[in-house]
Amino acid sequence: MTQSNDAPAKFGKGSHLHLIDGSAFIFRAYHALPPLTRKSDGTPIGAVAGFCNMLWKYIQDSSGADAPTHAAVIFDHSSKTFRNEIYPEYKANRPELPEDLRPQFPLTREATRAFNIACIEQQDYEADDIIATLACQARAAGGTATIISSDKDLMQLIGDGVDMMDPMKNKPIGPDEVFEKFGVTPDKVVDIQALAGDSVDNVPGAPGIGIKTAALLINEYGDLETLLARAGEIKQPKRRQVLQDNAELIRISKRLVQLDCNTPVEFTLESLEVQEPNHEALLDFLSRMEFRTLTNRVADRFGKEAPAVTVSTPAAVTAPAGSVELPPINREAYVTIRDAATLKDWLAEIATLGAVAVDTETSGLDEMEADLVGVSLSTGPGRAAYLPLGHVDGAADLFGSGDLAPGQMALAEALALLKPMLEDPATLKIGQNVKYDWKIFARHGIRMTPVEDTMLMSFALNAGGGIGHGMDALAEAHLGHQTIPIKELIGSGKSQITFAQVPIDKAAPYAGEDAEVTWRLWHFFRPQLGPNAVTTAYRTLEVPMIPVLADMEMAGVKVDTDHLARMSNAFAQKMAQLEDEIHGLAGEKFNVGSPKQLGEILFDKMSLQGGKQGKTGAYSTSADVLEDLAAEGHELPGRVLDWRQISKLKSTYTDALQTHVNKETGRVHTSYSITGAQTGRLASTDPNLQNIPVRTDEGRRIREAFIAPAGHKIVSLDYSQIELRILAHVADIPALKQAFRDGIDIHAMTASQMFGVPVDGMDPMIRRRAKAINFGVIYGISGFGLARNLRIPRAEAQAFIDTYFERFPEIRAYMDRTVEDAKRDGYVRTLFGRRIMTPGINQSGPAAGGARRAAINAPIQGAAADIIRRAMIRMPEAIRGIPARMLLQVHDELVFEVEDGAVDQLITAARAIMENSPDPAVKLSVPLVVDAGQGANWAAAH
DNA sequence: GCCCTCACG
DNA sequence: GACGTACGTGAGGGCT
Repeated sequence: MTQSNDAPAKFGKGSHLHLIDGSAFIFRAYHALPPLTRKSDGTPIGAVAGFCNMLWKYIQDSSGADAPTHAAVIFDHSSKTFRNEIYPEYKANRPELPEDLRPQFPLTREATRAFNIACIEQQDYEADDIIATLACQARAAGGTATIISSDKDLMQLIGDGVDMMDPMKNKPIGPDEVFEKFGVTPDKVVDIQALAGDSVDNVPGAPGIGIKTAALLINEYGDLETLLARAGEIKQPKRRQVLQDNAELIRISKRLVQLDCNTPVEFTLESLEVQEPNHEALLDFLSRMEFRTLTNRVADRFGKEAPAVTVSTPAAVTAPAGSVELPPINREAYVTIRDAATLKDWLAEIATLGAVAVDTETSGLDEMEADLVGVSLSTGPGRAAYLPLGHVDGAADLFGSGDLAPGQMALAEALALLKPMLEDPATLKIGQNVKYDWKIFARHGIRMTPVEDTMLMSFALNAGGGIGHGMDALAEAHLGHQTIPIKELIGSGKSQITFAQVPIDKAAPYAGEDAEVTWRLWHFFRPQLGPNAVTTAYRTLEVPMIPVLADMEMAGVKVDTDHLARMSNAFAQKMAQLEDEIHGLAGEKFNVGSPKQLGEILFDKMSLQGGKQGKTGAYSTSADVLEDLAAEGHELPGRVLDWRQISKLKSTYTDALQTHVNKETGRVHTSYSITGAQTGRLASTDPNLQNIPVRTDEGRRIREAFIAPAGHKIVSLDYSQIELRILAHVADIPALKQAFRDGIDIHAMTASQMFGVPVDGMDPMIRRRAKAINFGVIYGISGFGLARNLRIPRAEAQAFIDTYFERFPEIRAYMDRTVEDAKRDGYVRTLFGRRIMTPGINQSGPAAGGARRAAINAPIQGAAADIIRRAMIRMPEAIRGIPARMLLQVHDELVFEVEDGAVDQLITAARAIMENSPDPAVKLSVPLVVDAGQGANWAAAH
């Protein structure tokens, strides 16, 4: 048999394979080092630094006679494996990944490739099984394998041709070491582990039996099956009983610890041949990570000049730094991908780079209904491609055939090629508003990870900063670039077409531009996160919301359309009746829904008191005004108020909600905007499910239409007084904090302190006033505003406020401090480090008032938003295994759909997450309290 | 496309 | 003494 020089040497006798346990390296590195961050942008980098050091040390140590001919670093890919099917609790007690570790995973893959060592991971398989499989294959081929790890779970593999090496102690692990640890030979290790269990991986084992006892038993009976078969012979009654009672659990445990030598691996041993690192690529990577010492050390070793490790200086958020050095965008340069070979070329390049900007084009804006029409990719300035998938044939479409245009890859084939890249933990997917694309891909069975989002970067840097976070605005502001308006392709209004009908040659420049602009924005924003100290906020409060919200939105909520339709009908009748009455009282017919006409009727024709308002010169007919008129004894305004309430309920809710029911799912799917509110609150659109009525009885009936399917309940959990609790904490108000700790009625306490009356038997009116002040203070209260709210004289309101600040002087101090901070810095921050810009705070005159109040409110409202975000991010993991889904968020409330039998379990788990949400980032000096309710519908759950 | 009004926290 | 007047949102209907 001959071999060409190009082909790698056959793996066989004399070949020596090193298998490096990459995940163990990462965790060791992470815990061994302080939480380092990259200077230029604040990216957490400690684990990567440790990982690179260990890898470099390993390479230095493993030269010489027993140097490997082949090597690979193996990583865990996902937490769910076949073992979870055998035993759902497997590894279920693992603590959550530290927030600053996960983002380092892709970089460790990149590092491995930079060292030119094969980097292996496979969906649904643990690293240990891949290691076992490769070790078995190496042995079978006549070669040998060394496992670089100290993980006891791998010790079962030691034997002829397979040994282990502890990378930290730099010391071999052989049968003697194994015997020392387990008291048996390596081939019996699984039996020991099956009996003794493992609290780290949550392998149950036999209760009360540890390694010592297990070794005793196995050495006596030979192996596990014999032991179990002859358990009756055991003399100690307790031990005998345990083995007999738990035989099945022990067998399950054995299947959990036994590694699988038959993992279907997608490569050959030959492909793992050791390669000399590409000096330049490695040095480039190390210097980009800003590892000074290691860069110098490696350069020294290679006999090269170390590249400068430069730490870029902070750039102003609005300075178009990225656009200066990059060539202008050329839309005509883009590639159109029409076949698998071209796509594969792009995927290969993307794998090398480890990052790609991705954008999807769809036939509409509703991610739950729109079809995927194309995907664009960009790997850098001037490098973008458009992959058309669902464009229809223009000519054929005239006849409504919907035939696909020629020259497009089959959707299934393209997605099958894209999926591994989109799910590859080592490839960063960069998008603008990634949640949209995430959902489109999710509908095709792809869960895109890891992701970066330029919209969220913009929000982390510049929330409240006056410019939006949409791509067009960002391109304009930061790149000085005008994007093609979508109108130019699809038109607008009646003659608007869908993107599927746009010819491919017109679509490609547009789509490619979106991807390239996204890439450039990423390039622009990324180095600014660190210097502006928003990396943590971006990585812990923004990006992780993407999959959580996407899953909630895709789940949707079940709505009883019959109930809504009946209400609509009843409302229509009632409105008609009220209209008749109103027309009768007015003496003429007019459009009750027109404020203009109503104003003329009230103030001109009927000559009621109430002035003009606003620049438009129109009369105000707001509820306030009408209520005052009604209180004076006029009948018509009261009727109009009734009519308005019903009209609102009908048009905005009972009618509109029905039209939002998805045809396929039969449910209503809202869309949450992560950047919608500058304080960090979410905003819900299409439809807005955050303003479903609740304050009036009539309105609350609309919540009855939000139902759980058969066998399920709606469960609602909401934070009690969260903003006031945050105020008590941040303003450090002892009286308020104590009241919350004691769990007493906070408004009554406030009233008692202000007016010197006891809480017991308090006049409800007094409490109401205190409540209004408590809320008002959060918003930057004024005497005028409170007077209007409570309908009391302005002087009286001002007196209340004065008393309040006298009694709680810390609040005034907090407000002053916050405004000062905002004036000095141009922004304020929440407890969790989210930054909210405060433009206009240094203005003078009335305009400054609004900016001041917004600055005072933002840290409070923002911290509350952060707290519920943290809870939502942790929720999927916390309720895994409970038959429940998180469906809705309403600022301080989370709504779930739960199987009947699991309601209490869900409430316990979700409440714990919500009440402890600030941990460990912030230790609140007041308790958080979460109230829970359940029922067949949302009204009942409240 | 703006304004008014009103639904929510 | 006047200004404007509680924070944050989204949606529907009227009107230009």
